[in-house]
Parts: sequence; structure tokens; C-alpha cells
Amino acid sequence: MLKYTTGDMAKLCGVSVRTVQYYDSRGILVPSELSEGGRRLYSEEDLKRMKVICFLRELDLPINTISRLLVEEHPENVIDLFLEQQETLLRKEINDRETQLDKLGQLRREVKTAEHFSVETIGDIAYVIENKKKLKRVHGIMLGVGIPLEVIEWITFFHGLYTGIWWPFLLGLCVVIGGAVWLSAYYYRSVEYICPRCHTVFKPRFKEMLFANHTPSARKLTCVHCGQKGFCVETYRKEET
Amino acid sequence: MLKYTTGDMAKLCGVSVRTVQYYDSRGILVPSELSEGGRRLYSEEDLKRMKVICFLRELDLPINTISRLLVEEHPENVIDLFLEQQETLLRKEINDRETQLDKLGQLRREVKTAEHFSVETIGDIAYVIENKKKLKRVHGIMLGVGIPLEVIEWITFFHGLYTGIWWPFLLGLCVVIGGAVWLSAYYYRSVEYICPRCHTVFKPRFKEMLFANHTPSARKLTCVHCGQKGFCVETYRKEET
DNA sequence: TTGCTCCTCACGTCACGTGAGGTGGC
DNA sequence: TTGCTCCTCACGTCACGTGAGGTGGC
Repeated sequence: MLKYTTGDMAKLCGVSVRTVQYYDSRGILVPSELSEGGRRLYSEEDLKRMKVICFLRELDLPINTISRLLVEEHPENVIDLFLEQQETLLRKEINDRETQLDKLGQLRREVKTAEHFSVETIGDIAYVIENKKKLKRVHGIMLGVGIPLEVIEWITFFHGLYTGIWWPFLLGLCVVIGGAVWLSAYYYRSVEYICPRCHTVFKPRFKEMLFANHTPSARKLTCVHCGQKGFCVETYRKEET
Repeated sequence: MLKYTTGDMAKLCGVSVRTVQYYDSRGILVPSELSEGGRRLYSEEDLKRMKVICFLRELDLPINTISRLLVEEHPENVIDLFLEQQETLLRKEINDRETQLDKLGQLRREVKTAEHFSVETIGDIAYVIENKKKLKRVHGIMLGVGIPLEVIEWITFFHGLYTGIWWPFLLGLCVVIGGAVWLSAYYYRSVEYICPRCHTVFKPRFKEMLFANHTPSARKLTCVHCGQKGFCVETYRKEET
């Protein structure tokens, strides 16, 4: 009967000698024979078992799980459960890494466009990224309320133009002005800005914010802390508790 | 000046007290002050640094990398390199897990349809999965050669039917028969079967294989080892070296 | 004074990798 | 006889988790 040494097993299964020894110490694959000199000798059966172990390890099943499976009298009763759990775990890990990749990509883009880069800048970017979802909701509400107001204005305007009846337009104008005031106040309440120089998170005065030069994500403001004027990144403002 | 305790830091950053202590021991965030009783006291600056560390840890950057980044005089020179490496790593990890999910799914399906399930069955399935790609290539060649032969047969047949000229059909027939013989021999050379009872990988006699009842992935054969007749799974046969 | 928080060891996790120092087997 | 393989400790990895036993601070 042909016998395999530790090294044979390792080569045939594509793992290290240490791994074969480790599986022995863990009791998951004990050699069926020992030589007089104390060397491990594996049978054909052992090799098959080893291949099963290696295959399951390639699926990242923990050794304990594999061990339980091999000990089971009726492995068909538990294997699917184990595999299902592993599937769930793998899906979660992929999901986590995709979230990380997303954040990492955002960070890389922001780092490239940062003006005065320092470690603190990373903190600012992190702050913006973490609050991005909520900020998007704020922008969504701005559009969701703003566009209908705009539509009301135009419809009543053209209605007046064609029919000569102007009271709907005037009524609409009141609604639009009221809505615009509410929107501005809501917006002012919901956002804050980060100074790119001193990294302070601050809220500018309402008037300055309203008329300030701005891009979709930043606004040229005077920092209340360092007094410097520059493009400050907009971020969501957490509710006080 | 407001000072934060270890517990404050932990709560504000969403980590455990142990983690805050660990970052101190690793020298990555040493508290700017100690109380008389030896308690760690963190400043506002420390908190900002901690938030940066936690954010980078959420991207799974190793502590050593974060440490190097924080020590750097010009972090803007190295951060993108670190982030790029991490991106590559994350992509690789996602890829690995997707391969694992694929194999795991195949295993689950096979386990569900297995007749006499035992641990050895997993080995059989693993063997089939690992050789699936090569087996697919064999099936591809079968189709890639078989279909043209079929086409030749039909075209020359109809050509004969309409024109009364039959020599192209007879010539084609010779090609087709020759091709079919070669294909069968190639197929026979390229595959083996696994007995579901004794788990032996064997090659049946050519004649039995050719006429055996079969599904796309299995064939009803007599095992040369245990003599039992049953549906044996087809697999690619490695070249002898 | 009494909980609560924080302190420092120090071991455990998980599946091996990596020596060190010694020996079996062709 | 000489390489090569294999043997057994035993520490290292990575970022903390989890006690144990003791103390600071409101």
C-alpha cells in the first residue's frame, strides 16, 4: 500500500508542509500511520479527506466548521446550513468592501482637489462623506419643493397672459414667496460649512450665505473662527440633542 | 479647556474603550495630558486626530499605514499611493469572495441532488468543480467541430436533392464520418467519470460510453472498481505527465 | 460612601508562517 | 556519507476582546 509523506500531501494539495502538520495538531486530519522514526504516513483515504478539507478551506469555511462536518454521522443534514451561513457571510463581506471602495473613491477625489492639504483635511472630508446621504436628502427636498413652486409661477403667469385674469398669478406669487422663505430657512437650518484653513465647522450669517458665490458643494464664505474668506465645503448639520 | 476621557473618546468615535487605549499603546494617538491619577485626558485636537484615524480604519487601512501617514510631513505626497494600494487590495478581496461564492453555489446545488451523500461526495463535487472550465472547453470543441460537420451534411444533401449531383454529398459524408470518429476519440480521451458509490475516478470502455444513457453532466456506466451501475458524473481528465 | 469609570497586565483570537535546533531516510 | 526532508517547540501575525484585580473621581 502506497503511503504519502507530509511533503507529498502538501504538494498534491497545494498547501504548505506546515499546514498538513497543523491539520494533524487540530485533529482534523490525523495520519493513519506513523513510521518508526515518528514520521507521518498518509494513506489514499487520508489524501481524499485532505482534498475535501482543502476544498472547503478554499471557500473560507473555518476549521471548526469543517471539523464538525467531518465528525457528523449524517453530514447531509448540516452541510447546507453551514454553506448557507458561509454564503451570507461572504455576501456581507463583499458588501462591506464595496461600501469601503465607495468611500475610498470619494476620499481620493476630494484629496486631489484639496487646496491646503494636511491631516486635518482628511477629517473634513470624512465629515462631509459621512453626512453626504443626509445632505442629499436636503438637496432633494430643495428641488422637490422648489420645482413645483416654479411651475406654479409659470402656469399662473401664462394663464394671466392669455386670459387677462391675473388673480391666480398674484395668489400663486404669495404661495411662491412664502415657500421660498420657508425653503431658505430650512436650508439655512440644515447645513453648515467647513473652513478649509482652520477646519472649523461653522454656520455663516444668513445674509452672507444667501448671496455668496457658490458651486454645487462649496460656498465662498468668511470663517467665523479665523476670519479668512474662502470656498467652504457644505455639509449636513446634525440636530442638537 | 474641555478635556475628554477615554470613555468620551470611545463614545464620540463609535469604538470601544479598549481601542482608544490600544491606539495609545501603538503610539498612534497619545493623549495630550494625563491626570494625577494616571487617567488619559484628550484635547479637542486629539479628538480630531482620532476621528481621522477611525475614518481611515473604516476603510480597513492597517494601523501601520495610518501611522506613517500621520507622521509624514507632507501627507499629500503619500496618501494617494496608500489609498490606491488599499483600493487594489479591496478589489482583489471582492474578487476572491465572488469566486468563492460561485464555487459555494455550485457545491450547494450538487449537494442537493446527490444520491448517496457522504463526505467523499464533497471530494467528488470538488473534483468536478475544479475541472469544470477545462470540461467546458472540451464541450465547446465538441460543438465547434460537430455543428460544422452537421451543416456540411445537410447542405450537400439538399444540393444533391435539387441538382441531382450527389458526389459532393458522398465526399462530405466521408469528411463527416472521419470527423465524427476523431471527435469521439477526442471526447473519450478527454473525460473520465466518478462513481457515486465508491468515488473512484475511472474511464469506461469506449463502446459502453458511446451508447450509454446520459444527461448533460452524467452518464449511466458500470464502475470498473465496484462493478455497480449508476449515473456517473463526467469530469475532465488531466493529461498524464 | 457607593457605583461607575478607568487603569494595567496578560491571555485569547485564527490559520498558519517562520525560524531554531535536531534527526530520519534514501 | 551527504543532502534533503521531516520532526517538535515556540514565537509572531493583526487589531483588538475579554477577563482579573485594583483604583480614581463624582
